[in-house]
Amino acid sequence: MPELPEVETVRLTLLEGGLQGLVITGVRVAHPDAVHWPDPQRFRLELAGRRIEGIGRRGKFLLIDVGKRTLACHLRMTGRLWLSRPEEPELSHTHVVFDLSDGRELRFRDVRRFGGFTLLEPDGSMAPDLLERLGPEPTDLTGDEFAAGCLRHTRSPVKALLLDQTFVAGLGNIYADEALHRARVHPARTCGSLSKQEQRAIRRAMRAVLRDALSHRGTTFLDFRDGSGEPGAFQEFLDVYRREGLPCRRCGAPIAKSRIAGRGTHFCPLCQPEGG
DNA sequence: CCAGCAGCCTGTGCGC
DNA sequence: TGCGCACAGGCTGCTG
Repeated sequence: MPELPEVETVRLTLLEGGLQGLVITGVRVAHPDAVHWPDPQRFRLELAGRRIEGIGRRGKFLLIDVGKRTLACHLRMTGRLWLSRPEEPELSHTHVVFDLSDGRELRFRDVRRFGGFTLLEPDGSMAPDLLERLGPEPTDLTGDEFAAGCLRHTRSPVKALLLDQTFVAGLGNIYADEALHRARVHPARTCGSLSKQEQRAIRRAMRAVLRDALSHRGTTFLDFRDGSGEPGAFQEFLDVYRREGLPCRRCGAPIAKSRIAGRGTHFCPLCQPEGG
């Protein structure tokens, strides 16, 4: 489940791998589901011959600048995008391969086929759907914006707010749970019940856990790999996610798991009391 | 408008 | 040992 730190790690490792400046000499689409826009035929024609000018990120979207256009990629649950030598055997579920001018390939694989590519139109007509609805990056989220989000979703659990990409862009299930544990706020607390201090604590915890995760090149349980095919290491440092029954690193109480905001949710019943 | 949930998809791991 | 099913979750779209 690539979230902001994982997508940023992919971005950085693609840059380190020298993707910038290469020309896309060919595009092979093995599974049309992975190309969300336009149709695969036009997708190939529009991208062939284009030079990769830069690689950016917005929320969980990877944004590959190919000149007049931007190729947006979302990894969703199991997507991988990495630089590969052509002689390396093709993994199953490899849906799109970009041939590059230095002889290498940029490969996209996605077991669950949730992820894929959108080629943004030069007039920006595709961007409103994808990018303009996104909330601020977690580092840019202000206290006022946090308060406004709480006001708009007073009856929702705070976990749902952190997962709402129009509120803040980049958190997923892992880092929502981790941020709330660091902030000592129960994930089922309603947004309307949060004090100013709690809002501030969540905002700080969110930034801190994302920074720490990025410094360990993301979290890998099964699927995540960076732009050079390597796993991350932050799974060793998680406090609550996937630690049901294990002792809380802060107080020793067993970590609990329940279903909140429709998601498997991990928390410490002692550090994060339901009553607040 | 807001809140909650089905559905998309496939591999994994559990119970029987 | 093998089968069936629940589960994992980002996001869209539907419903109440």
